[in-house]
Amino acid sequence: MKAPDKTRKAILDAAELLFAERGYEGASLRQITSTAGVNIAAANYHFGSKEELLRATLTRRIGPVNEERLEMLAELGERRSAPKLEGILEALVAPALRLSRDQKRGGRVFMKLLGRIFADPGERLQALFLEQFDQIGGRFMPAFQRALPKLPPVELMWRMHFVIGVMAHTMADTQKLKHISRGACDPDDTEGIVRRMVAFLAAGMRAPVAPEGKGGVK
Amino acid sequence: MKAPDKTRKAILDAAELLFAERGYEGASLRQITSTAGVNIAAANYHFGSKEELLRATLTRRIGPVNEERLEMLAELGERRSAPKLEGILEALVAPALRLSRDQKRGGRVFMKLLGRIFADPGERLQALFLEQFDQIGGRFMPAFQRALPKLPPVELMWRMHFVIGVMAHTMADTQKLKHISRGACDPDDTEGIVRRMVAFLAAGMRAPVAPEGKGGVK
DNA sequence: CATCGTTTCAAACGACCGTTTGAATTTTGG
DNA sequence: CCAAAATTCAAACGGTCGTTTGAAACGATG
Repeated sequence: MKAPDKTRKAILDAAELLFAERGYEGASLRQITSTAGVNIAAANYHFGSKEELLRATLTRRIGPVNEERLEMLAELGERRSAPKLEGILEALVAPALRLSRDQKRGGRVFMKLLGRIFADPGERLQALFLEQFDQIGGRFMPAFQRALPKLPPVELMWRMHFVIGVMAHTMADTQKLKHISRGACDPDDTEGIVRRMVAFLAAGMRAPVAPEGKGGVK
Repeated sequence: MKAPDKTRKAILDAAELLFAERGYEGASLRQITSTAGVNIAAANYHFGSKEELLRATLTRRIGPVNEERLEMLAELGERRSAPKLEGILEALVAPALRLSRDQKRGGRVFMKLLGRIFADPGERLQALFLEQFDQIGGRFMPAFQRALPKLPPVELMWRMHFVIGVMAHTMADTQKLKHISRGACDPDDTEGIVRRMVAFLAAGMRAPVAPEGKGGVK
């Protein structure tokens, strides 16, 4: 039970890299298995199909991240005072972003993949994301609701949607911003990004609900 | 000069639809031309290659949106008082989101495509986006800077990055949120989304700059 | 050491890909 | 109205795709 696992890992690593770099359709099994240094048939032998390989690539990383999120959230609940909004946001955002520092767990490559697949409404993967979201959203929503008791639930949902957008976009794009800012913004400064993101998002979450404008009620 | 333009338009419409639905690699020229009801060779005849077809699909819509953005921004400058942050954000965000209502200009289909391609670091398209961004970013950055004189430029760049993330994610995903909110959030209520987004983003932009935490200065 | 289930491998499968060709057809301009 | 240019079309090009096959190599177990 040593060699097979080594092959599996090699394929998953290569798939993670190439799916992130070229997208699901853009990366071929031949490129993946050749990068992994294994025969092409090994991919179908171990994972059944290309789509299940993508699935395995995602679940390998997402699980631990979500566990870390829930742990951080649980720790907040154990304090004497009610959880602060900033703490909840950090519990939601930091575990995903910190992956970038931990190259052993896939690092920035997986961030890119996740941000990319998230924008990719690949039918079959919707189910995977929805089920993951239920785990996370189901726990974070009440926490947010408690930290923002005056915010109507519908507004909260929209704002969580915005939060996810900031997270996904920042995760998907690690280098573009560095270029357009001419080096002023450092995408490797994970803790700085978390700090900035939490500040930005907390303010957005606390924003007063905008009244319906001049336009009709619709 | 009638039939050729009709063919061009049919191909662009079909390409827009299928690129949005399945991604660049996922949509084939055969599917596109067949949807358009034209011969497959017409695609290469009129556009040269698949990549240039994608390019044409994007530029057809982006140009007018950016013009509208700059117009709205210019109008703000003509008022007696200094432009308000909310106005600038709306000028940046609303023209793109309002595409969703205007089915004649591609509607939600193009929103999806744009959000998708944006998350797709397709090498060759980076240039196109960077050049579009220079047009827009070059004009909006000073406006933001004037509305937020105390915000350091580096922080401003990060926050513009966050703004783009919210925009891209909301544009790319039109229906997912409706499902997970069990219908409570209506993705067709464009003006409501603009209102909520501007409120959220304005608060985020105005957030006090978070001091560096306990962690080292890095 | 022989056995049997597991894993690897080269080769091939049919399907679809983006692109090109050259002849037919339509449109244009004198 | 007719030559010339622009456009459409069926067909084929060489390649690559995801997947399957059946035999060879391997590993654990008795």
